Amino acid sequence: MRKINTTNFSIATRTTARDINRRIALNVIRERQPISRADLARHMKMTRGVVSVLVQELIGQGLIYEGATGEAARGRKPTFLHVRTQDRLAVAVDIRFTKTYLMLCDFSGRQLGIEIYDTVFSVPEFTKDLARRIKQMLKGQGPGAVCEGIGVVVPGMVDQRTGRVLNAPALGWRGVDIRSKIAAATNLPVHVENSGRACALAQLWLEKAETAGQSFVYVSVSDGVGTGIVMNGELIRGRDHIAGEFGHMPLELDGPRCMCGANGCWEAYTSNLATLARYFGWNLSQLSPKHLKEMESNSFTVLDLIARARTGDAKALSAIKASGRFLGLGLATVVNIINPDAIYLAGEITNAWDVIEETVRSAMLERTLTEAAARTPLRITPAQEYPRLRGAAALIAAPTFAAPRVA
Amino acid sequence: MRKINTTNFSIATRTTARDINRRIALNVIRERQPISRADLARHMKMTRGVVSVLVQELIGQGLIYEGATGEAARGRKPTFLHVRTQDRLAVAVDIRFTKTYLMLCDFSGRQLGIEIYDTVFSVPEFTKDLARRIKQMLKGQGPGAVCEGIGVVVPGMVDQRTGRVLNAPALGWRGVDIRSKIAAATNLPVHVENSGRACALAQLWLEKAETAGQSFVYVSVSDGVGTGIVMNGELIRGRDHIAGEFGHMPLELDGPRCMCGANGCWEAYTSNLATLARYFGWNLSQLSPKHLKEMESNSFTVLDLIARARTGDAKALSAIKASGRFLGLGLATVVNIINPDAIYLAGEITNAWDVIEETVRSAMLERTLTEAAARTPLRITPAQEYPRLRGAAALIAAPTFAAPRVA
DNA sequence: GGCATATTGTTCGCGCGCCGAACAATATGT
DNA sequence: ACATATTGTTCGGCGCGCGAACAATATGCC
Repeated sequence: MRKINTTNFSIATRTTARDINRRIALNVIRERQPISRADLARHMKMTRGVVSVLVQELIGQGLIYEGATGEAARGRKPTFLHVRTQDRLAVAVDIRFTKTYLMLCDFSGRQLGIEIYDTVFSVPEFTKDLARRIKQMLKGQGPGAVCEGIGVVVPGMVDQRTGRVLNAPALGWRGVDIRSKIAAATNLPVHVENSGRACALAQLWLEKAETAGQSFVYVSVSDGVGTGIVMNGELIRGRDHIAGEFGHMPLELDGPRCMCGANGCWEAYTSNLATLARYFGWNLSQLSPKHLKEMESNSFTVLDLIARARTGDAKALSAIKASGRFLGLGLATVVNIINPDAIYLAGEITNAWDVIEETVRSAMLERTLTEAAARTPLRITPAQEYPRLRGAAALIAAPTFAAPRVA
Repeated sequence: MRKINTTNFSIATRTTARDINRRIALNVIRERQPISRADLARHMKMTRGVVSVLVQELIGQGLIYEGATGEAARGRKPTFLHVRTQDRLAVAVDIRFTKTYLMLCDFSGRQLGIEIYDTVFSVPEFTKDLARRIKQMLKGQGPGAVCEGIGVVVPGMVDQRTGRVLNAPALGWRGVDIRSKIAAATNLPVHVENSGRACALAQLWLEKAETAGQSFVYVSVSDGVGTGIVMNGELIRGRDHIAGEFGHMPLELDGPRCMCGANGCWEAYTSNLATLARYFGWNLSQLSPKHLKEMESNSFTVLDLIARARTGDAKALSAIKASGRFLGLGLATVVNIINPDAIYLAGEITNAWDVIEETVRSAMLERTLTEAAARTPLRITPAQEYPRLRGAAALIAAPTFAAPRVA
C-alpha cells in the first residue's frame, strides 16, 4: 500500500504498458536464462503473441540475443534467449585508505581484469593516474565490447545525486566533485556511491536472486562498519543521501571514542581495529589513527588474528568472540528496526564465522523483540568476491534492469 | 531504481494504464479539491478528453462527486470535483492498558463520535462489549452513510497480515486472533496494527500533504516509545510485521531495565515512566510495573509534571530536560539510519517542546554524522488529535487511495 | 514413408485506452 | 451582435494486450 506522491508522479501513456512488460520480460530472462519465448510467456502469464513482440523489441535494443535451440520431448524445439552482458562493460573503482582497487567487469559482474595499487591522495594526480589505467585496461578488450560507465566507491559521505564526496576522512577529501573530474578525464559516465550502500547494491543487482526476497541489510565489517539498507528492492538513500549508517548507532553513549567523533558507536566495538585492539590490550577508549597506522605498517590483520585463534591462541580467540558478541548485539537492533528478510555479512571477521556464529546468535537473542526476529537469516558473503567493486559495477549496470517509474 | 521481483510481479494488462491514471486522478482531486476537470488535466499533464472519462468512471464508482460551479475571469465556469468522504465511515479502536478509545470518523478523518471507557481484559467480554458499542454508535448515523470497516490498534506485536495479536504485554494478550473475533461479532472487515506504525499511517494518509515528502519516521513518546517508518510513501512492516521498533535500540547496553526485557533501551530513558521516575528520584534501573500502577492510581502524569516545571519547579524542569536530551540522542540515530525527510513527534512530553527543543537539538547534533542530517525537520503533532485512532481509521481508508501494484 | 500429435513461434482481428483536434457550451468585454 | 476565452465532450488515429488461428518443426506409431 504505497501512497501516490501528487507533486511528483508519472501518468501512464499509451506506451507505458509495453514499457513495463518489456522490462519485466528482460528481468525474467535475466534470472531464468536460457529460456524460450514460450516459457517466458508461461512465467509472465501472457500470450506467446505479445511475448514474441516484446522479445523482438529487446533484441532490437541489443539487450538480449537468441542462442542455441534447446531440447524438447515433443514438438518444435525452442530457441533460447540470453541477456547480452558479455560485451557490455563497466569499470569499478574502490578507493580506500591504503590501496585503490580497479576492476573491469561485464554487466553480469564477471571479472575481466583487476589492478590494486597504492592510493594517491592528491585529487588531480589521482584522476590523471586513474584515467591512464582505465584507458590501458580497456585497450585489452575486443572491438565489440563497449564500456558504459565508471562506478566509484568511496569510504565516507557521498552525495550520490551530484557525485560530490562530502567528507571522506580516510582520504582527506572534503567537498570534492570527483564525478565530473573523472568524467572529464575519461569521457565516460561516472556514478559515485558510499561503500556500505554499494555493497548492498551489488547484493541486490549482481547476485543470483535467492528466495530471501527484496528487503535486506548489508553489513560490512572492516576498518569501519559500513551498512546499506534495501527495502522492497530499492536502496534507501535518504534525504541527504546518507541513509543506512547503522555503524554509528550507540551501544554505550560514553563508550570508546569512534572515528566519527561520537562515543560508543557499534563500529567502535566490532570493527577490525577494535578486534585488534582487544588482542593487543589497547584501551578501546584511547584509540587513535596512530594505532591504525601501526597496524598498517606491521601489516598484522584480523585474518592473521583468526589464524592464531585457530592454532589455539586463547587471547586471539577471546578477542574475536568479543567482537562477535558486539556484532550480534548490533544486529539485534538492525532486526528490531528493519525486520529484513535477511542480513548479509561481509568483512574479514566473517572468515571466522564457524567460531563466532554461536556467540553472534546468542547476542542477537538477548535484544531481539521476538523469537522469529532472532531467527533472521544471516548470510556470509566471501571476501574474495570484492563486494565493494561489484557494487561499483552495479551502479552502471542496474539502470538497464530497473523497474520503470509509474504512478 | 527499484529492482523487479521476478517471483512476484504484476504485468500490465490493457486496463492497467487506465487503472493507474484513474488512481492518480483520485489522489490529485483529494489533495487539491475543489478542482475542475480542466485544472486536473493541467496538473496531470493529460488532455481534458481523457480526464473527462476518468472523472466519469470515478463518479460511477462513487468515489467522487460534482459540487458547485466555480468562478472564472472569462469563459465557461468550471464545475468543481470533490472526493466522497463524508458518508464513508470507519470505526477506530485503540486498546490501551487503562482505557479503550473508540471513535467513529469519515474517510477524511473527521471525527463524528468518540467514547473512552475502561479496558476489559477478557477477550470474549471485550469483543461482545465492543460490538455492542459500535452498533450503538453507528445507529446514530444517517441512512446514506455506510461503515466500511474497523481499524484496531494494539500496544504490542501484531501480525498485520493475519490479524493476530502476537504479544501485547500491557493487555496480557498473547496469540489472540482479535481480527476474526471482532469481525464475527460485527460483520465488518477488521484490520489490526501496532500503535507506532498506526500513527505513521495516520500521518501518511490523513494529514494534509506537506512538501516534506514521503519518507519520514513517526516517534510517539508515551508509556513506551512507539515508532513507525515510512519510506517512499509506504509503511515499512518487515518480514514478521514487527519493523520500526526504534524504541528498543540501546543507548547503554547495561542501562536501566526496559519493559521488553533488555537493558538500556531508548524507551527506558525517555518514556513517560522514565521522566516521572527521574522526578520522584526512583532508581531507573529498578523500575517495575509497580511504579507504573502507582502512577495510574495517583494519576500524576507527565502533563502535570510539565505544569509544575512551568511554575518554576526546578526538579521537574530538569527531569523533563533529561528526557529531552535522551530523546535527541535517539533521534540522532534515527537520522543516521533512515535520513528521513522529517521526523514527526507525538506524546505528552511534546507539550513542553518550547522548553526542551534546544536540548533535543543539541543532543541530536552530538551524534549526527553530518550537519545537514542534524537539521532534519522535527514536527510536533498535537496530542489532542488522537493519532493512534486516526491511524486505525487510516487502515480502513487507505486502500481506496493506494497506488496500484505494477511491475 | 505417412499420419496423428504436440510444442514453438507468428499473424491478425478485436477492443481498450491515450492522444490530438475539432466542436459545443458558456461566460465576458466591446 | 460579435470577438474572445475557457470548460467540457466527441471522434478518428494509433499503440497495445488478448485470444484464436495458423505456420513451422519435432516425435511416435502404423
